[in-house]
Amino acid sequence: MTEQAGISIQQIVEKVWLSIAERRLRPGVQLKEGQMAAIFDVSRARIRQALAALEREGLVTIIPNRGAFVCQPTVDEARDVFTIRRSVEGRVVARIGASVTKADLTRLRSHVAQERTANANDATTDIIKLSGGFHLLLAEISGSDFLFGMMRDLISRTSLITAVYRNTARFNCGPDEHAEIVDAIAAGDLKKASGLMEHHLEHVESELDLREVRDMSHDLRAALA
Amino acid sequence: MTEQAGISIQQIVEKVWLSIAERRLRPGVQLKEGQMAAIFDVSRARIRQALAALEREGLVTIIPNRGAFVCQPTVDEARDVFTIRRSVEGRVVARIGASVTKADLTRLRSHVAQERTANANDATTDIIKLSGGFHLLLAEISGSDFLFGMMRDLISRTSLITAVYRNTARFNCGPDEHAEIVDAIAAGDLKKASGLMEHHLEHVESELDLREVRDMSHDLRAALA
DNA sequence: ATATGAAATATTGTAGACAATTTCCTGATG
DNA sequence: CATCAGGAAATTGTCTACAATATTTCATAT
Repeated sequence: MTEQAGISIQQIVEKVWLSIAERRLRPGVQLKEGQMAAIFDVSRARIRQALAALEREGLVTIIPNRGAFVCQPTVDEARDVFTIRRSVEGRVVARIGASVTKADLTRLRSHVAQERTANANDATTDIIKLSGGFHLLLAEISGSDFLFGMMRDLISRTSLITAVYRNTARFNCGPDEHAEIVDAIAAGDLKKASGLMEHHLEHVESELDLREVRDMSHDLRAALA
Repeated sequence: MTEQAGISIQQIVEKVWLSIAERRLRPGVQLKEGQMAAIFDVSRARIRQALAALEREGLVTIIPNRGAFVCQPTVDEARDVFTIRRSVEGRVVARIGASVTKADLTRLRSHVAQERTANANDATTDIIKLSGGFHLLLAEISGSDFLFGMMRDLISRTSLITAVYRNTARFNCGPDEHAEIVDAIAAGDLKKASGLMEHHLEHVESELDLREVRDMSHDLRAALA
């Protein structure tokens, strides 16, 4: 069969993504094909495809004849990602406002509810998945495959950035701000929804420590001083 | 060796991209692996990687167990692409203004000069490559790998959209407007450069025929009426 | 003792073969 | 005559083996 007892490529990608988001896989670490093939008990061919997918999501860098490494996003790149997210998600909200159904609102409210329970239970893994999933759900509802794909990319990169530059112990992207956005959309107040989204993203960005160099050598010198 | 007499994946991707941009490959056409492997005289494994790359650039859709097909972007998706391009390229110009060198300006002017000669000679292939290349060069100069990758994606999609919805015989993205943008950047006038870029993109979009359905069945009925 | 270089090891890149699925064609039946 | 079932051909998905490249290790010479 197509998936003979082995896990699918998508599942491998998600497992690696989660490991990175949970900081179990540090930036710069090499993801060796043979090693991963042994861990997931599949052939290297499938691992290669999973790594290629992770590369297009901006989570790993593949250097020819060298291998795949977990990305180390720079501060500037982090700021770029948030800048573009503000544009793209603004477009998403604008598109949703035009044609939102009752079923869409139900899905959104249900998602926010899931986020609340995950937060209450301190279920870290669920919190990470769901907080990104909310934004992805909005993109899906917008009905544009292009915007959905773009958001998928941006969410992945944001996860990595968050894993690297987060300084607070608690996870951001809290459900309350999500709930407010849903309410604004439900009320048909596009301008408000757009403003709330922008504010939300600025809030998330502000919780990161984006003050210049986190260079290895710099840290070493600081440690030895 | 790694490339034993065979062409690289990147070269395959570029050839396919060019075929699509030149309308030799129509939307909806299936790109069969065996067929392509025979054409380029490489193994299917390399073709598969090329197709995966084309998928992430938004040029083909891969349906599991079915194959790869040239995408058929909708009118809405086309508008989304241009909307996002305006945001991303605005960010690119902003980043460039901060730290543009004399060498950068030389490269830009050289590129525009190449565009002019290609236009003068009616070298269609070169015109297509160079007109997208200008925007890509700007992204490269901005120094952000993230923005560069995003622009690469957007340019590919724009090429497909142009191939599908262009109604004028002549290619858009003329070198004159590019030259103006370079001049504004050289003068350090960020606001003007940003405005020119926005105007340029609106101009390109306006030259497309984005008036609703280009459905096959619709065309058939119209033809039989 | 350190630096250089060459062999050994490990890892990635590619190709070809096999398995599974889908599609298309043929033929039987209501 | 249309429709649906069955089988053959074609196409995609996956695995294993081999070739090329990079890294490490160890010996040797300065």
